[in-house]
Amino acid sequence: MKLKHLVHCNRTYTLFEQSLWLADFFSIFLLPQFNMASYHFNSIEKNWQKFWAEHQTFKADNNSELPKYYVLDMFPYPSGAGLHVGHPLGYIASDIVSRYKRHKGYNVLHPMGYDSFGLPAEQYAIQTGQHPAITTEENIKRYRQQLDNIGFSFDWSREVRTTDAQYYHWTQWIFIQLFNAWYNKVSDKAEPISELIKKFETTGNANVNAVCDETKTFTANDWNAFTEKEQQGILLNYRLAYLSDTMVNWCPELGTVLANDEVKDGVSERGGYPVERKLMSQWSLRIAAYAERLLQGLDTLDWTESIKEAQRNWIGKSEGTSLRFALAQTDASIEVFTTRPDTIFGVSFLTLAPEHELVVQITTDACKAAVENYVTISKNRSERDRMADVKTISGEFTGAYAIHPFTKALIPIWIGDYVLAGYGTGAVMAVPAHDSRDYAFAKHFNLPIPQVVEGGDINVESYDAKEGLLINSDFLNGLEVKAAIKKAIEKIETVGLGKGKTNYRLRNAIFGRQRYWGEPIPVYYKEGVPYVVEEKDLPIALPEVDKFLPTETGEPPLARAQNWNYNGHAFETTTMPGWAGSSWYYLRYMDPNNANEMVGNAAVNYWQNIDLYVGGSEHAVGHLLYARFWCKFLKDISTVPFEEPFKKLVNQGMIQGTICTTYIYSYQNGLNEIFKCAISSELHAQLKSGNSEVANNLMAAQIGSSIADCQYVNEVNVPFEFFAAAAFEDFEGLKKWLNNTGNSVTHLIVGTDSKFQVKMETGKMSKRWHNVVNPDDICTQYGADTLRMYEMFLGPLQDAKPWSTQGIEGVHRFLKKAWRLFHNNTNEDFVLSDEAVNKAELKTLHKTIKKATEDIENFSFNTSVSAFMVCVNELQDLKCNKREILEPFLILLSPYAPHICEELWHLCGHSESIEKATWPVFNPGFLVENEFNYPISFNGKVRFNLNFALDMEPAEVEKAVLADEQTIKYLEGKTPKKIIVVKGRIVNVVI
RNA sequence: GCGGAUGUGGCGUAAUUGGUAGCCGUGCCAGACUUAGGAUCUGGUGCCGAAAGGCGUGGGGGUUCGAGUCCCUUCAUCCGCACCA
Repeated sequence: MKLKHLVHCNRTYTLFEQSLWLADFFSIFLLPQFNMASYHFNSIEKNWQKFWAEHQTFKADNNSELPKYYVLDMFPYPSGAGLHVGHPLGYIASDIVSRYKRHKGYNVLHPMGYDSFGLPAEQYAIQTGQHPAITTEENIKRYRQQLDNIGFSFDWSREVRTTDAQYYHWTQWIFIQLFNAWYNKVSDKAEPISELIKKFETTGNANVNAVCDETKTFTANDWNAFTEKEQQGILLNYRLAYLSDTMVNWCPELGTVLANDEVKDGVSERGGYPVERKLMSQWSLRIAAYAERLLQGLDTLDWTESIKEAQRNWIGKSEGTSLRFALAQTDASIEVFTTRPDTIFGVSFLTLAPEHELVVQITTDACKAAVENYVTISKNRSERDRMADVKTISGEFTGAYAIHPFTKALIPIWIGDYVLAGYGTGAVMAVPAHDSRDYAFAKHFNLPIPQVVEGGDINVESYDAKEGLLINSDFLNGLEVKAAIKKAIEKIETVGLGKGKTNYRLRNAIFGRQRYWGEPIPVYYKEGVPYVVEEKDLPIALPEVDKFLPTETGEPPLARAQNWNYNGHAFETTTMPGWAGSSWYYLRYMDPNNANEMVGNAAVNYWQNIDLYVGGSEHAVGHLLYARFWCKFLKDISTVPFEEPFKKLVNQGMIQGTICTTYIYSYQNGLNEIFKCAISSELHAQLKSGNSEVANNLMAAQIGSSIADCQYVNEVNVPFEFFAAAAFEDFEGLKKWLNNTGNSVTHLIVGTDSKFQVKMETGKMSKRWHNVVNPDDICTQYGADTLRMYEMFLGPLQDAKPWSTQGIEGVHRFLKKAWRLFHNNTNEDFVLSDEAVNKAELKTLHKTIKKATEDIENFSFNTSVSAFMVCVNELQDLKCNKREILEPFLILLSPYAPHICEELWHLCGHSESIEKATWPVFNPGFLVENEFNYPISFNGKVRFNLNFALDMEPAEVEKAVLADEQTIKYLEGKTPKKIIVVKGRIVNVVI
């Protein structure tokens, strides 16, 4: 018996939705095939977004019996440019996982918030005088609207913003804990500084094994006799947050110092401004204390190998030994660090960094002038110059000699800026035969190159490999490198010249920024000594200032604040870096409104660490390393119960845009200038089609902005004569000429007759390239469900892919097809059948359940989209509109396309959100086949197919295949050498 | 230089993990219904070839009955790091 249900949609609509309906209503006249039951994604989506918000459908409960699942997206900075289609890619993936896990019975924490301190808002404030808080608020509003448009299942009741005083209260609190802690190497964890003070008071520092800056040994009596100021000065050498004079990356253009990871290729990551080395008094965090734990922890994480490698590389562990070289002329000695103590007999000179403290002391009078000159030059070189210039070998002889610890030979001491002051001891024992840098130095200055390991050709290049037998090396002769290293360390240790040592490249992180728009550091100064404020006085609110610029005396903007002090004592005027607030935000989401603690015990014990973290790989060594560091510290002080914040990390690939560039020339001020200029693909199309009026308008806007934005303009002055000669045709010649001027020009398109030739390439989507695609536009045109599915359909989540709207129609068509499954032929009425299902329908459904489930577990979202398409195609062929099939299908599809599924789910007669429905259970029984169409191959080449029962034994299959006349044809009278039958797979006949 | 990743139709991609290469979608070709199509539906579409057949997963080699998948080698592109002793 056929039973058809007509279910009518019954609800009230807001004015806004009515107006959307109205628009659809008119479209009926314009497009006659439209009718009331068509897929009106705009009104459907708005309606359910409102429903979810009103019903708090995605609110996570801190008191739940259910297992927890914590899905987090990387903290976004709400930029003024808003979201482009690349941003939501990861959010869509994590949203799908969140919705899936809810269907699977998990209590899911899926929050969102804003990392809202940052440079752009402050730069804007400097330019316009508008308070960054206002800019930030506006940007957040826009972001929120855009996010809401896409239908994410965030629990917005837990939103946090780093700029909220209630939030940075706890960022400041963590700083205070860091200030009040030191790292005990014995227990291998951070401990309260009060414990350390007790040790100093009772036994001095001789028995303290701490991670600290070098400090003199003192007894308890010494300590107790020190003044308060002296004591505090010493404690700063131990605190995990400390003030010290350090070499910093100073960026004059930004007016602030930068952390190492904020500097790329010698220029600032943001803005690309030059960075120089400068000695400044700065707050830093002793992250290096955690180097080994940060390294070891990586092995426990489910992250991509490339990110783990990047962190390992950044931490840069190397094992070796320290070794002291006595000086020939004075009592002093030089300590070096080497990973190749086996090559000790191959040392032919020592090299010190120009900044090395002994340089002045040891340089002989004869060499003084040259050395001083060299030191001055290398000091004044910017980081960028130094990096750009690695090939040039430079150095000076100091005139001094060290004594070889074993041969007692005199070894000349040089200085050279290939030796870094900041790594190891700032001094190396040069073994030119087995280190390419020492080799280049020795060749350049004609120094001896004694070989001590067999292998390679020392006349041509150094032999750096760690294999071979030791020669010319006294007690090491005949040993393999590895054994020799071990023996050399033993010997060095027994004679007391040094000891085995591990070095890390990881530097302590500079924590202060000379900026306004950041968290105030909760520190005040009493007689020049820094103290942290009392916890009860937190938060230290960001004060108002008249201007967001440094003071006339060069102090940070906070120094402008009036009457801003702590009981009459001056506050610290630097603010925290951008990564402070984002290093612990994932904890605040667990308990966002807790006024007494950064996170409550019950909350953090329930939610634990993040099960899935989704974000871009650009945070490989910055955010991800700092957050891990803080997590370990918070574990040490028992605030959190885990060592690692992010168990699984997935990096979404960048969605790229098309970049159209052209070179234009302009004749200004008597000079011809060439500009590299990005144009939108729209302008490109207009130029191509010769629509000069539209093109001219666009061009004025785009080229105008490119030229104004000189940062991105490759500006070259070209003499007019060149143009006259080249007549705009000799592009190669012009390119060559430009390259000779030192400008790297990879492509050059200057057209004649005001026609432009344009180079198309894929690259970052950005305002500067005029290629940003706004997700709002896609939502308006196709709907959020289409956007969500299309972004997933584009390819594997991790891959970078260019945005193109080519395939979006197909995805949209799929949703319309799915919609039609629930409607009758004329698409007028919702029709769902309660008829019994058949085998074919069950097979289609369960195939899809299997695939959809596996794919989400494997983060393979693109393949499940195509599985849904296959499913709908098959159900359409089967003319299936049965409840027993379509309802489970809706649940499968709902994480991807939540709005349409919710709409159809309610049309099916449900009153509760589809979100509450249980994930369908896969039954393999429905996929069982009893026959298989075997491909029959000959020597691996498939020729035809034969149908056999699946329970047929291989021997029988073989017999049947050989009996087949097609087989006889392909055998050409020969006897098969061998026949392979793989049950349910393939038959291969070997002739 | 070191490290990581990726190479498959015109395009985005897929392939039960060693078993029929090209699923799904675009694009293209043809057709149906249409006053119309930027709606919908049907068929075709890796390349060469009239067909039989041959060739095909960046290139070259190997293992195997069988290789996109495993091994060696090489090339190309992208992304990190880069004088770290």
